[in-house]
Amino acid sequence: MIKISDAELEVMQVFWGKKEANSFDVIEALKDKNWSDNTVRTLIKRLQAKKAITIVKQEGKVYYYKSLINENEYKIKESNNFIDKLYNGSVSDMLLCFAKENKLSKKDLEDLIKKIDGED
Amino acid sequence: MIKISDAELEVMQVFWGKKEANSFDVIEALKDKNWSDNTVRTLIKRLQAKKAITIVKQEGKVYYYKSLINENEYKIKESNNFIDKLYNGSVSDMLLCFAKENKLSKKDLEDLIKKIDGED
DNA sequence: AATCATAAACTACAAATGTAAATTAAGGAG
DNA sequence: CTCCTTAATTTACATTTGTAGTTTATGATT
Repeated sequence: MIKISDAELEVMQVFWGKKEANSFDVIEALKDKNWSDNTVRTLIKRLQAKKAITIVKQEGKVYYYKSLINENEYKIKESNNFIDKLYNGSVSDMLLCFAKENKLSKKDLEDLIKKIDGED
Repeated sequence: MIKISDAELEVMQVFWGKKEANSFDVIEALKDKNWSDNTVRTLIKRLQAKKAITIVKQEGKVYYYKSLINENEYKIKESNNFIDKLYNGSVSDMLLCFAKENKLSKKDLEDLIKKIDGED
């Protein structure tokens, strides 16, 4: 599976938020990170090399890219890896840990159940 | 905060599981990883350099170490970082994502609520 | 057509990481 | 006391990552 670094992930999040984007769009979207334009361009290039994004069109000398990775699929996979690493693969263990530290209440879970019901 | 790499984390998990351990204990505990002994020793050394573990005693030329990092605190912090990165800081968003992909059911959440009640 | 602005590409470079070999030092065997 | 074993320490080295400067190529301007 494609390995995406933290900095690259920030760029991916931009592509996940739009159907397509050019370098400048990404630079704009990540302005609050205070990265140099070249830094963003490097990250885009690396994502392209990793085949996480691809060029969809060209306008003058500007390229437009789009994500080749399914956002939810990727996030689920990464989440599972994470939970494997820290909580021995048990979502419940993680949530119990959160609950124990008061990061997650009974009410949060109840609300969530309602939301899930709503989705079905 | 101390930054622990994936490989180092495996070693930390061993220390979190025992009050103290020497290099050989860790090598044994991680046998299934098929790492060379020296690899494990390097990781122990790096964790020591990072002050994630410390020597607690010496027997002959063998050192015993113990974790200096609180397991739950560390895991919560890392989990929060992770959720920030992928789910914009929302535990609920993550759980909804899991639910959407059938990785988490209403029943799981109900069971969890019971467990949390049990803990109070 | 010559020049300029700038997007894209290439190069750079230190720190972190995975992975382990080589070297050193110290306790135990003879 | 000398030598062997082996734990510990040091050194190694390619890859990834964060971060950005330098060079090139190309469309726009005069």
